[in-house]
Order: sequence, then C-alpha cells, then structure tokens
Amino acid sequence: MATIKDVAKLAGVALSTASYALSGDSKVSPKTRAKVLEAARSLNYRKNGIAMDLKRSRTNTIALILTDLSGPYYSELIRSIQDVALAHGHDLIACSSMGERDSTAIKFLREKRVDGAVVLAHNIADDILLESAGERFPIIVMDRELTGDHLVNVLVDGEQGGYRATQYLIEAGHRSIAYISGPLNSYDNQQRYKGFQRAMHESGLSEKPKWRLSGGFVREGGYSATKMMIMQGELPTAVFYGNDEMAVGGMKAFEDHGISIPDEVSVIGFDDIELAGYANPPLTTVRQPKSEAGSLAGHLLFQMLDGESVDEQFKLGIELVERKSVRKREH
Amino acid sequence: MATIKDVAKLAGVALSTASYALSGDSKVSPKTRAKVLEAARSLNYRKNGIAMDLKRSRTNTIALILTDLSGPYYSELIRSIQDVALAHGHDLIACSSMGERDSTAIKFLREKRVDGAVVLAHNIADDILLESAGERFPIIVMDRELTGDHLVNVLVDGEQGGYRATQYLIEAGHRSIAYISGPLNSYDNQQRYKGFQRAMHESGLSEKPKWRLSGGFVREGGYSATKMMIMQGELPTAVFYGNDEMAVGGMKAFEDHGISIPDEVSVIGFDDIELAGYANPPLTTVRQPKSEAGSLAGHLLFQMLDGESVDEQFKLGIELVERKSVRKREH
DNA sequence: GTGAAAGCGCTAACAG
DNA sequence: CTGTTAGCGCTTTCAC
Repeated sequence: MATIKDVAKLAGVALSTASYALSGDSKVSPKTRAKVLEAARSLNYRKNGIAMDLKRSRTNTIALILTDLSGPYYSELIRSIQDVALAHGHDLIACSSMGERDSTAIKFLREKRVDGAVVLAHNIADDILLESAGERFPIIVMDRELTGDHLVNVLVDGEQGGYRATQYLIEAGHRSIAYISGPLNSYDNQQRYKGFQRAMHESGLSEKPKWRLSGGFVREGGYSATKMMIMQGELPTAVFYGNDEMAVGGMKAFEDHGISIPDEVSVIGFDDIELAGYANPPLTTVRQPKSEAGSLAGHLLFQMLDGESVDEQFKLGIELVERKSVRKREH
Repeated sequence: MATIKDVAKLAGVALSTASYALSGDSKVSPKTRAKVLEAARSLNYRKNGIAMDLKRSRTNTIALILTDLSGPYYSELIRSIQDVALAHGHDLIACSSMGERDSTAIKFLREKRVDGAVVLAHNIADDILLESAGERFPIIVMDRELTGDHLVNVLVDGEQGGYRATQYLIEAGHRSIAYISGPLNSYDNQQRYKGFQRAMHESGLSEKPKWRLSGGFVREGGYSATKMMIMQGELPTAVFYGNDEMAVGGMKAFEDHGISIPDEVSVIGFDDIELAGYANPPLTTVRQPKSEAGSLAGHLLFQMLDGESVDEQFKLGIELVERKSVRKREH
C-alpha cells in the first residue's frame, strides 16, 4: 500500500508538500499540486484514515451502540440520528454490544475509536458508560435512566405511556385487565408497568396475581404467556402487552384457541412496530416519538462535542394509536 | 486523557514495561505488573485503540456496508455474518453508504479503517469497490455480479427463484400471469424477471405488454402499479411481484377494490420478509437462504484475510414457501 | 511556496 | 525481566 511518503518521493517533493497538495491547501503551487496528484494517482494512493485520526486526535465519527446489529430496530430513530450526524459532517457507524465485556461496542467506547456515542443497548453496564464518557467523549443514553458527567439521557416517558394505555382500556369499560410483562429487569418494562399500576390504582382496580405473566418482550413469550393465561381458565376482558411483539404472539394464542379479538378479549400493545398495523385485527398500541427522540439525541451529542452545556435529562411524551383490537364495553 | 506514558511514569517503569504489563505479557514480574495496573487504574487509563491499530497495521474489525443503517435489512443475514466475525475474534461494524461519494461507507473502504468488508449496498459504484479491494483488504459483494482481485461474489440465484415462482404459478393452472417489476436497473430485479421470462417461454406463454408495470420494490409502488392494472380493465389470474413489499402493497390495492385473493387473483412474492406470513392471506413467496449466504460471506472473508485463495463467485439456490395467496385453477 | 522535523499513542525488536 | 529506541502514516508548526 502506497503511503504519502511514496507519493512525495515519486513527485520529487517533500512529505509536507505532498500532504498540503493532497488536502488542497492553497499555499502549494498549481504546478506542484498537479505533480503530486499525478503521482498519487499512479501509485493508487489512498490516505490512511487511522493515521490521520491519530494525528488529529479526532475521528469525525460517532457510534450508535445497539444490542444486536441484526435488529429489529426503530428504524425511524436510527434514521434521524443518521441525518443529524450527516448534517454535521460526521460519520455514523453502528456497533453491536453482543458478547459481554469484550463486545465491539465496549471496545469502541473504551478505546475511543469514535468521538462520541448514542447508546441503545441495555446490556452495557452503567459503570462502563459512566467511566467511558468524558470531556472529549460525550455519550447519550436512550434506554435507561442514567446521567453523569458528559453523559446525558434522552428518554421516552414509558410510565406515561403505560398509564395512557391502561386508562384507555378503563375508559372503554374494561375492569379486569392483565399486564403481560417484558423482562422484569428491563427499564422500559418497569416504566410501562408502573404506569399500568398507577392507572389501575386511580380507578380502584387491582390486578389478579395469576395474570402476572412475563413474555420477555418477544413474540414467542407473548404467545406462551397468553396460552398459560388461557389454560388457567379465567380470562381478563383486556390485556395490555408490554410491547407489540408480545401482543402479536398473544393474539396468535387467542386465535389458536378460537378466542376472538376484540369481541371476547381486547388487546393493546406498546411501540407501534410496523407489524402492528398488519396484525389481525390491527393492533391498538402506544406510539413512541422515535424520530424526535433520535434527532434530539443527535443534536445533543453535537452540542456537547462543541463544548456547549446541556441539560442532563430529556423525557418525551407518547401518543396512542387507536386501531381495532380494543372493544368498548357496556356495563 | 492519560496515555501509557503517564502510566509508566507514575508506576516508575519504562514505557515498554508498562505496555507489556498492560497486555499481560508473561515476561513482566508480578510485582511490576501490579504496580503498573495500579497506576493505570488510578489514572483511569484507557488504551487508545487508534494508535494501536496504526502500530499494528490491523484493526481486527470488518465492516458491513449497508445502503442505509435504518434498514429494513435481512436480519438473519446480518446475524450470521456477525456470528462468524465474533467467532474469528473480530469486530463487526455497520456503515451506511448514504451520501454518495463521501459516504461513511466509502470513507471506510478507501481509507482502510477496517480489515475488510461485506457489501450489501447497490449504491456503491463498481469501480470504487474494485479499486478499494486489495491484498490486505478483501471485499465480499453480495448484491450484484462483480468479481475482481481480492473481491469475491456471494449471490442468491434470483433467476432460479423467478423461474420457480413462475413455474409454480403455471403448475397451479395459471396462464395469464403478470410480473410487477422492481427498479429496472436493479440486478435482483433483472434476475427475477429473467427467470420469469424463461418459465413463461418454456410453457409457451407470453406476457401482456400492458401488464409490464414497475413498482420500484416498495410497497407504495406495488400498490399503485396494481391499481393501474385494475383500472386497465383486464386482470391476469396471477401476479408475480418482484418482491414481498410490492406484493403487500398490491394485495392492499386488490382489497381496496373488492378483489379477493386468491379466489379472483393469485399473488406470489419474493424474499419472504417477516410481514409475508402476516399478510392477509399469508403470502406465498420465494425464500432466500439468507443465513447461509451471510455465513458463507463471513467465512470467505476470513479465509481471504488468512491469505487462502477462494473461488471468485458463489451462487446459492432458493426455496419456495407455500402459503395461501395462490389458488389452484382447473381448466 | 517548500522542506525538515516533531510528534499523535502505541507496540515490538533489541540490548542489557 | 526491564529499558531504549525505532517506527506505524499522517498533519502541522517553523524555518528557509
């Protein structure tokens, strides 16, 4: 691989002159520049980005840390972050946090291979984030409540979302409502559940312990949790699934048992994934402002990179998407 | 940010000793090592990955080049590549090729910020790929027919897929079949269409020019192409959509016009996206061996990185997924 | 305008 | 076992 040294030699100029010519600095004469460019072309010279980053102590790229590159992701969220990065002339790369303590994500965070990061990966420990963030390395955390030096928090108000969803069910006349939980240690799940509890409590309703099932936020889990509920004999009139994936699985379970939605059981989800509108019946759910959240995260990161100081936490509201999986009941 | 120099100074040892201690080299005494580690801890020292990469002239990471980080992607494919990378102790990062000639992807390719790449982005020009690939920088291209030095090709046989799909329709008794095309310049589309033509030709069938519509591989395009077909008055008994997205859009158009699938019109897609199984009716389609393709791509990349020579092109077969959108017809 | 030289932070001979 | 030293490839003062 040809280096700038080779180019300089072939062009018969000094190393620095070659560098200036290549980067288009105006102080090099057109004639010299042409000579250098020609030499570069003939050697098929490509600058080494790593050397440049090292010298500049800046990579001009930020990382998006995801649990798993293979998704499924909030593409709107990613797109909005990407747009902001591009607008600031920075590159965005995605890395996965799969693989525990030596995941790609952790390597990029600790070894400062980028200028900053947006984290969307619950499996990276708080302390790693806290110690990685620094003066020259801002981090935005989006999937949990965590703030610190050079580490700011952009959240969607899951508690409010859980509350709204539950309230919607209650307003539709439902009194016996089950919440199918995601992973118990998931921040998102906890928030949604908290909102559920608050709404139930305010209306003087209580949840049946036997309906406290968990589906791990995955479709299969929603399916089996629902199956278990069905086998237990007594059904609620409505079930609030901690996310849409589980709701889709749950609806399948009801269908398999000939239980009709929303006639016999109403269902509400959370997230508004693409599938939600295509489910049968289309799933009523809670939509998160993903683009706004991503955009905000991006902008904050660049403000921090520019040395501006920003608030340490932002919480965005949600919105209910009414479709056809909830039925109004008379009493 | 503390450097290894600071650590060495604080620990009262030479630079190299600190380096050895930090990397766990056995030749440093336990006592010295402890001293160094302690110094590193107290300074909150983190090695600079960029400096290391430069020194080593190797990054131990490979890039996955995608058109757009916000997907939608073949998550199975990505996952399988990821698994292979992990198994080889390498990191995988994803970069987007959005932004033309100065996209993140091109920067990573040209400036050799990684050790190799898997490309799944039709918007990166052939010549960039050709000139970026090199002795120490293998590239696997998966979305077009392109081979070259240190550049190998992993493809799924779209022609065969198009042939199978069409043949399936013909075997089910269909004689008037339309092909709704993706972008005319798309390699995938061309292959599928070629397969369609071959099957039609073999059975002595011909396509009606007025059914030659394009939907650009997007849902909305499938919708409007279908609408146009409906407005033209005469309907085929079966339509083969160049991909599932368009098929989903097309089914919506038929539904909007009260045309029942598969009773009045049969529909077949291509890809087997997640939605396909959830469409109404569930969509019969052609499934690509995504995991196998990804896995193969990953393995080939590492073989090349290890200096082994490999064939320059691989073409994988496809499989038909029978669901409920195609009806058998009697004659 | 152009060139010589000093590093960015790290690793890896090599010598002691 | 520990320390000295020479770079990896590039940018950027600072003289000329």
